[in-house]
Amino acid sequence: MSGRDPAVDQEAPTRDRLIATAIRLFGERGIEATSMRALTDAAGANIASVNYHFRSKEGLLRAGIDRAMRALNDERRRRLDELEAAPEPPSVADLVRVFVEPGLALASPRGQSAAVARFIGRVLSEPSPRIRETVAEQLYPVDARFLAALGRALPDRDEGGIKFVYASMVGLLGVWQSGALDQLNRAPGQRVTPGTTTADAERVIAFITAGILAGSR
Amino acid sequence: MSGRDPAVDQEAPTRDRLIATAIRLFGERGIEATSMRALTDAAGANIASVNYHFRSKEGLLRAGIDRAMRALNDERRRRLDELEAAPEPPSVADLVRVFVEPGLALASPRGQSAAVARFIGRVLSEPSPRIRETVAEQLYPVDARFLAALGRALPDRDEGGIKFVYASMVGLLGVWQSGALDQLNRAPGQRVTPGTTTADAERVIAFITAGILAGSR
DNA sequence: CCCGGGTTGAAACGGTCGTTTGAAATGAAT
DNA sequence: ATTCATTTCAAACGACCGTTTCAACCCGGG
Repeated sequence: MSGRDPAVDQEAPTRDRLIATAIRLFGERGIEATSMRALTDAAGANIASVNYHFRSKEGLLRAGIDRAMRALNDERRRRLDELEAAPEPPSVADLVRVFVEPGLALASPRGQSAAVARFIGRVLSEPSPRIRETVAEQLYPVDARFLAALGRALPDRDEGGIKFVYASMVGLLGVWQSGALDQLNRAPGQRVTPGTTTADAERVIAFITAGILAGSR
Repeated sequence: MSGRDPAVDQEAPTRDRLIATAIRLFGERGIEATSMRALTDAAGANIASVNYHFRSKEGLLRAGIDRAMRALNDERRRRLDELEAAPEPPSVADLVRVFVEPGLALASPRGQSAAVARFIGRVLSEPSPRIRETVAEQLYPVDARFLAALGRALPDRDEGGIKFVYASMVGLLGVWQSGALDQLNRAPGQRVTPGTTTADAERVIAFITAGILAGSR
């Protein structure tokens, strides 16, 4: 358990190296399972640097959640703005694409973005109430806008029905982002499939869109 | 952090109390976040009893996975046997219902079964390779049969397409079982929705069936 | 040159972790 | 009543956890 992570830019400031490493290791191993010593070691930083820059492990986690989700949700909001500026109201398929594509773009095979996607997927399924609170704060502004837009696109559904399909979309995307599904469907000991491809993204969008539309008309 | 769990039958043998409590606490708090002291305390057992009955924490976890998943997968196999005994081949909707209903039956609001469902959902998203291996061993015989049946019901899909929809079904069901979605779609601080109802189960089945069928015909 | 805020470093803090020990309690068979 | 395998118990083990301390370091402004 020593030596720095080669995927982390050693020239970046300590603060940034810590966040990048936290996103990577929390996503790969889980949050509780990642010790500050292993993390700071991989980041090429001293163990005390976490307390100096973030006050605590949870502070670092919050910074990681913020970095990972802010860009994602900004992009979702931006594309939703575009959709809603058009003359005709957005379809369900449009809304799914706008929500899912930025998330799956992260999960594309190469680069650090796959680690970000895994981190987000992991953090979405964390049981700790403190963590769930932080995630909910990041997600809530986007939640509200998509719930409203889905409600307009599906006027025959009540509020519970809208929340159900939205939650299913978020949940299924999170599962794909976490990479948990990559390891299912294999004989014990068999190798793991490669990362999500663009063709997979289209399949995910089609799956979710059809699922949402099920029951209407 | 003391006192026994009132939901655990205090008359049952220590070994069974430990498994029941492990399923409950691992599901609620996560595996790493649950200490053996808190667990044995809630089970009304001595800390050393885990090592005596299961060798280690991981041994107890394996016993919990086995107890939680064996009945579930036996029921799935039994109902799949029924389906395949019929003259005409099972439809996708039939297959989804047979796979999903036993899992969602667990998640019904009252009783210990909700804890079992949460435990299974949690365990499906655990990052640890050791745990994933154990789960895969339990799931593999069912995997193989459902993948084959889905392949026959969807002759226009290649192997990758079949695995994709099967993994999506397993993943989405797991997310619903874990209860992770219950806490989405709310303003920070707002209350959590009650457990899954029978009407929810029908919605989940309809959602997944439509998602799987998307792209065919 | 020296100063002082910002940052890093080695070492240690108290606490909790999973696990182990060895003796006490239990209970059915002899 | 005695044996003996099974099960439970309080106590302790070493290891590792997140966090804290405080001296050393860096470096631009006086």
